[in-house]
Amino acid sequence: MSGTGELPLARLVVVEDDDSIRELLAAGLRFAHYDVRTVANGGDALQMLSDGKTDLVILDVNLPDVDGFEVCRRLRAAGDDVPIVFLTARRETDDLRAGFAGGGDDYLTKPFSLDELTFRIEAVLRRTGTRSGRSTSSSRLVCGPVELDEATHRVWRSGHEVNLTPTEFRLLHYLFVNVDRVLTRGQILDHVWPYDFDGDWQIIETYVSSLRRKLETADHERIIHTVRGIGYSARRPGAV
Amino acid sequence: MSGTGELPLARLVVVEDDDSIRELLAAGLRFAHYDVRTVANGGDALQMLSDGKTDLVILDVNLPDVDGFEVCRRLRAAGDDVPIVFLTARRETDDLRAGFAGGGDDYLTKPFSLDELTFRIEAVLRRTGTRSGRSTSSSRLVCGPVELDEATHRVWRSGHEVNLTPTEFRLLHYLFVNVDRVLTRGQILDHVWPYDFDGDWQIIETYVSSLRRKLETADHERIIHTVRGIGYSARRPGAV
DNA sequence: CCCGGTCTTCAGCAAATCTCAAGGTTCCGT
DNA sequence: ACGGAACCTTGAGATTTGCTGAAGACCGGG
Repeated sequence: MSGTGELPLARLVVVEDDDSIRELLAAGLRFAHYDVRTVANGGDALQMLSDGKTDLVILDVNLPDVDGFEVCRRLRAAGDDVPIVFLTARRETDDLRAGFAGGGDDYLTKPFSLDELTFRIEAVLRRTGTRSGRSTSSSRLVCGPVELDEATHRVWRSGHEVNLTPTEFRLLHYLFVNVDRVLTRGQILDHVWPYDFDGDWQIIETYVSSLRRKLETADHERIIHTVRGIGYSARRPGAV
Repeated sequence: MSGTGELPLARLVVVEDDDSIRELLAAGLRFAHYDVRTVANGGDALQMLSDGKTDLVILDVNLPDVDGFEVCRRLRAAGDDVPIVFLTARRETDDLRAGFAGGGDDYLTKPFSLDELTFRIEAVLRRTGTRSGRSTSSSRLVCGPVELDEATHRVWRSGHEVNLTPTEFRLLHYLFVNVDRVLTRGQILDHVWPYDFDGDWQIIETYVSSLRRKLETADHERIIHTVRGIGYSARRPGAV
């Protein structure tokens, strides 16, 4: 394969001092077809970014030497307006206002899920108009009578708005992004649940059940299909 | 077949301490045209994988020395993002920590069948876009009026969807992959049933019967042919 | 500090599936 | 035509799998 147009991948730099998180992110993002480089501290980050060829930076706030905000400040001071997504622990959210003001484009609080991260990255790339912005299409995902807005996290069924919890939304989003593809429980867990989740994958059934109750209309039109022994799949009704 | 261009085979590494399972997997996967290497413990696995030329790893979670998750962690720490299919016993699902998987990984619980394993492998290779990804073409297998979609596990007869159980699907899939070839009962048992199955081959007749009832149209057009004394074979009607 | 919403686990229930065995049918050589 | 062997079909019991509602844990806001 490999043949389809061969457009250059978006180049990301991951700045994160925790080894396992850093490599987990790198593996997940490479799999999502990004060109990924990693560094473990602020100093190396500034050096790596100095060539101006990076499309987006994933920047941990807590770093051993120069902290994330400081990295951001220096980049901006040097006239580099590369998009930045901050990673932050929950307690540091207050500091984030400052970080945002200082020129960050988005942020995620740890622990987060892969689906959340790739979504933020795509959103920022799209917004900043970076060339490699994947599917430039709208942020609306439609599947039968159900409609999902990625940007606002809102969901409608037959034009009627439905209230989903954050986890329900992430699950539905992952299913919709992969519409008509079968997702195994393992894949769902890896993409939808935070990377430090260590529970049973029975939880997926609970959430599928909850989504069905909220989304499937009375006329028994199935949106989320069970594939026995494998996993689940969102399908457009009527498609062959 | 076999002749088409002679493109390089995908290279797999099987990491499994149980001798019989390891050799069974190796034999089955070689037969399925993969370039297979095997090791029996985590340490050897890391060494073998260090050259970065592996397309996919089949990794048992329970290993005598370094366990599967640890192997994964070390690979990621070394910047190796090779996709992994974890093998795990049913009881170990609690140990399933989503955090160790990158985006490309998947899990399979023992005992499984060869056909199931190759399905996961193909799915992962397809998504990672690995060069050696087999038939990158459609995942549709057609045989007369019957159509089978490998990716979604759906089956149609004359454009009408048919519901198959997991075992029925695996059997039909194996027959279709080897269309026009005669498969012995032994081969069928080895590929379609879990490797620890110790029942008798009568069960194949039961499932063939069930498939015929669901798939063969009223006009007596045979899809699954009996080869007396040998086994079965799926044939395209009209072909000589 | 308490309250409401959310996350996670658990256990009971329902349904689909697996397996086997009994009895019927077809095939083939003699 | 006959007998035996191979094959087909069916259904019942056991098992597995998936679904659902409820209870407890957890978190953030008031």
